[in-house]
Amino acid sequence: MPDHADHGCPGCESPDLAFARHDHAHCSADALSRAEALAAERGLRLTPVRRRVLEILLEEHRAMGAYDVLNRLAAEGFGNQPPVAYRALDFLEEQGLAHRIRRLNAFTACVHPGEAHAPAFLICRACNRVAEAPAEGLRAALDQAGAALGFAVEGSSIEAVGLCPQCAGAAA
Amino acid sequence: MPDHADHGCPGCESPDLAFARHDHAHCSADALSRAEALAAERGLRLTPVRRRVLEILLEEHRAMGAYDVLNRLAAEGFGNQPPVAYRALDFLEEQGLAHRIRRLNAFTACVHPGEAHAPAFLICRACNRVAEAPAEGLRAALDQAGAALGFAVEGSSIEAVGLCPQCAGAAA
DNA sequence: GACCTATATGTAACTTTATAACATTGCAAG
DNA sequence: CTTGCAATGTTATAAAGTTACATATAGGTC
Repeated sequence: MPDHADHGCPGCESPDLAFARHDHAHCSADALSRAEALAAERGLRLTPVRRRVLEILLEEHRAMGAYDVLNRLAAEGFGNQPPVAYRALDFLEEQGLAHRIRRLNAFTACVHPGEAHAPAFLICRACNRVAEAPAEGLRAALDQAGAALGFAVEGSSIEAVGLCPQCAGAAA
Repeated sequence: MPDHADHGCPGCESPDLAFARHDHAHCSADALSRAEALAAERGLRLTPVRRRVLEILLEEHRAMGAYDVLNRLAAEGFGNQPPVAYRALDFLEEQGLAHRIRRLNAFTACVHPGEAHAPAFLICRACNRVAEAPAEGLRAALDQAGAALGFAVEGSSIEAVGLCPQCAGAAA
């Protein structure tokens, strides 16, 4: 397996660059092989539907609705009923291979699966693209805010809406 | 208008105490009068539907789905179609009088309207209650994380799922 | 290899959540 | 009073997500 941190693709190397141009084909291939390794490691089955859904999310490189994914699946001969897509997406999310963007009712492939991380998402309101920002500090702060009330934080969704660099530039 | 910070109701005084027992009738009345003041100040119309929706959210003191609110409205002689509820809820949200909880597809009255705040929500997965936690620091950190990528954060939703003190106690 | 079981997939039907589009009402400024 | 705009009412439909049950298939066991 390639060393994720040392292959020279900015988009893969650093999630911070999700908005920047990068060799995305490389990212996809890499993320996929990482997913396979992860599944093997955990004794999980990365079945055809699941694998294909992950591929689709990686290919599109954007947040996709469950029904968008479903349409792609149906066109390729998989089942065409909602549970087919939701089950695969839920599996991927549980395994940290994909994330759910609640503000968009959509899903996106995780760019660095396996690495423990509490993601924060930056959602551009103009182009709708989504970047995953490093948020360890944010999550820690949230845990702490919860703890102050005696609340035990188990999961979090941290999402920001705004303008990405490209769209902000275009507007100006 | 009563001084919000000095009337002795712990639930009102400190949003941190949302999970704690408190004089809720007082909170409601207070929040409502604050909403009225705010509307007057901004030249907005706190119409019967809007006002009633806010009252309902305050009364129930929990996150409510738009259709839950709609049912209450319909029972009271207001329109019984979804836009009636959504429009009022959207208005309240825009004015900072209510918040949308994306993980629950639900809405909740803001406990301290008018005060600038970037709320974080703590959602108990057992009892489904929601507390609004102070999150200025979180929001600042999110702004900064965005800025590092050239992303201009305009709005945020920060939500945590976990166990509230009561439910954690009951489980143990 | 034949069988059994757990897991995954396929499918139908339905619920819940949300929006679009347009008609109607009513308050408010001139 | 009338004209215009904001708010509400209403119809219809779209989008998102779930329940329940039938079928298939991978992997383990004999």
